[in-house]
Amino acid sequence: MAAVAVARNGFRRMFSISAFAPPPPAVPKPPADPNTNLFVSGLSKRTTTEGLREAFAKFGEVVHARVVTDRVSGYSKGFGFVKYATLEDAAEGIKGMDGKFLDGWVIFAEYARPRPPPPPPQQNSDFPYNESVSGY
DNA sequence: GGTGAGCGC
Repeated sequence: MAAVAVARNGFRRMFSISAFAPPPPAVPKPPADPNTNLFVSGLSKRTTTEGLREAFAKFGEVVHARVVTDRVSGYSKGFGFVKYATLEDAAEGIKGMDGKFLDGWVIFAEYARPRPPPPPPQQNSDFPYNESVSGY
């Protein structure tokens, strides 16, 4: 009885690794999978985080919004992110704001890509002779 | 001073 299953699995393995359908060519910029995070580009340099939230709040519950600005100059980079509470709101936000005008510029709203995890604080306080946190 | 494709701390 078990031999039947083993033989069947072995038979299936010959087809598990398909000779067809090679790995995807890895397109550089495919649209990200639907999520509550939205990537908004084409923003005006004068568009701020508040303006972004106000514009997208009309289509759903915005739980987070940020216009990316240069850390040193503080100037807007012209794109930002809007996070909705639900996927339905995110979809409505895209349909309602993608290709629309905001501060005189046509903006583009799409699903944002998952951001790489933030580096852990990594406080090596378990070592008596810790010079990395001496602040010098 | 502020580019006009992009993915943030």
